[in-house]
Amino acid sequence: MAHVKVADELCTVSLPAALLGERWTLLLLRQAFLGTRRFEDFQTSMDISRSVLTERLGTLVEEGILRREAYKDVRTRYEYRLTEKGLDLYPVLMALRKWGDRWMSPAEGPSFDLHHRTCGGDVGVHVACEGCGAELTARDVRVTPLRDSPA
Amino acid sequence: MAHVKVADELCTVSLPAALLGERWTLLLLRQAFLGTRRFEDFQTSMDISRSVLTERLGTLVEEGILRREAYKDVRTRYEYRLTEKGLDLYPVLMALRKWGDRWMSPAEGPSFDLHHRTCGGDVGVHVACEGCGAELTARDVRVTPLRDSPA
DNA sequence: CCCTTGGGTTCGGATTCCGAACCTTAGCTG
DNA sequence: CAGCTAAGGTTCGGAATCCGAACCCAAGGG
Repeated sequence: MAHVKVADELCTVSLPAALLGERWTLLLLRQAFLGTRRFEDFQTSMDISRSVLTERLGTLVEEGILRREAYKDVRTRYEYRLTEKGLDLYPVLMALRKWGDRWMSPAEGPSFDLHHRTCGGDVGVHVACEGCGAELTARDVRVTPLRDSPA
Repeated sequence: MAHVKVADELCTVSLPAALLGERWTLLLLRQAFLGTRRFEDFQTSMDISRSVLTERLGTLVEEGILRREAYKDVRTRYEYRLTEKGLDLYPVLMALRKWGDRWMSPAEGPSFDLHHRTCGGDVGVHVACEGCGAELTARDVRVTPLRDSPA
């Protein structure tokens, strides 16, 4: 497995990585998947500074991952909800959780459980071959650069 | 889906999120999975400053995700290799790539392809119920807090 | 014995982050 | 209707990070 050099701008890993690898963003998404929707709730649940929260929510809205929507409670409020694009990040968060469960779990175990709503089964994340169905690790996958690397 | 508040320190998503959601870390891991191993190669392929690279490699080694190893080329060199813990992050990176392919793909498409080494099939990432096998989205999953939230 | 290469460390300046205080709009209270 | 409060931000100044460039050092090679 030789060293493969790939232009950053063209890689479909590095683009999301640049976005999600920004401080707070992953935590913010975790909260969103847990059902947090309002500015104040994000702020208190994550203990993030208000100015940074404003900015992060803004970029996630710009990126189309969250949608800012006004609604009427007792008065007009705003909520940030996951768009389809945002909901589609679920496998990323689940993969992260699986890994965290295995490698960074505190002694008491995870702080919440996830189960299939209808049958109660555990949630699994699998990397598998679409052809033969085999479970895949990094070693089972061949990388083929599609464009010439710029060096 | 009510707002679920969970202590940050206890969550198996937020711990890895804090680590991977640090600038450069995800990109560094991407490079590692592509086969990059040496300090110089990381530096030039990601265009990261040397001081920050030193620090990031250091924390990943501390966390047991990379292992720093001396080896003899024409002289003694060092390489940073993924440990088992590191290799186990593969599903996270694959989930990220799948998402990037769908939502952030540049016009020319991804810059490299991945295929099952033995059968040539595409690589898939799936969140599925371990019980009934159904493919799951965020909406199909019930969240159950295991410890009392501190507020 | 000097040059190059890999793998860092050490600066100063530029960004980003943070906490605290402030602003604005609405409803609610007396 | 004057004043209070809550949500949802903005706007500071200081602290922590990041960056590029320069420097350091050990091991070969010529």
